Amino acid sequence: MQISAIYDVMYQKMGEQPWLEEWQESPWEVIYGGILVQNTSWVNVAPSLMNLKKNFNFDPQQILELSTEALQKQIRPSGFYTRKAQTIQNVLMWAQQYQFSIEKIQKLTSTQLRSELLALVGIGPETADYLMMYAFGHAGFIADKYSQRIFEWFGHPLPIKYEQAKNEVEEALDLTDAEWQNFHAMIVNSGKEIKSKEDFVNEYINSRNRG
DNA sequence: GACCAGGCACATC
DNA sequence: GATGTGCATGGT
Repeated sequence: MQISAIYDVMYQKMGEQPWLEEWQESPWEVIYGGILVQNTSWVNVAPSLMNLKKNFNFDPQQILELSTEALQKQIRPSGFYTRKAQTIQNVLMWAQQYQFSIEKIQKLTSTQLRSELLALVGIGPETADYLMMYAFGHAGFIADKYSQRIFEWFGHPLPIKYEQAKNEVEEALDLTDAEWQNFHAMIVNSGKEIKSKEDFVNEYINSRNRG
């Protein structure tokens, strides 16, 4: 199946996803969440975000002023907390160069922003793309594990290499920022319910035959 | 109690 | 460039 058809089929089935609303109060929550969720379930991310909201209201200045040990304690439920604390500090030190102004960061070009994010230790391609799209308004395709899996089930396996997979999808689709955001949301939300190829066949093949 | 969850950096060959 | 390993918690 062509990439554009995959998008159409998913959109027809799922439509607009309730995803962004919960984040809109603060881009900083998106940033912390994107780091904390690396190789980790959202169930384990939520309590850490609660800590950062309750104690600091996600304020980057206050969080950057924490000692490494204090920050680790806040995010302990999410696992890999020594690395993730360091990564959060790296990102906040970078953002400090822009006076913690999301608006200033948004004004960077996509290529400049992406290259600055990837230069930070702890930020790889997936996290960089996630932060760009949901915190900084530079949308695109996120070639995460869920997307690799569902594209394969649709009979269109993506390249193993992250950048190649991302480029292939972005060249095949001409979407608005909101549509790219919703595409990723559909992929992730479907991935939560569809965990095997059997589930996929039931959801996308059998249900269409039934309907 | 094994196995997994929206990665990433680093060492080694 | 490819492959292997450590990082760590909490849910199933």
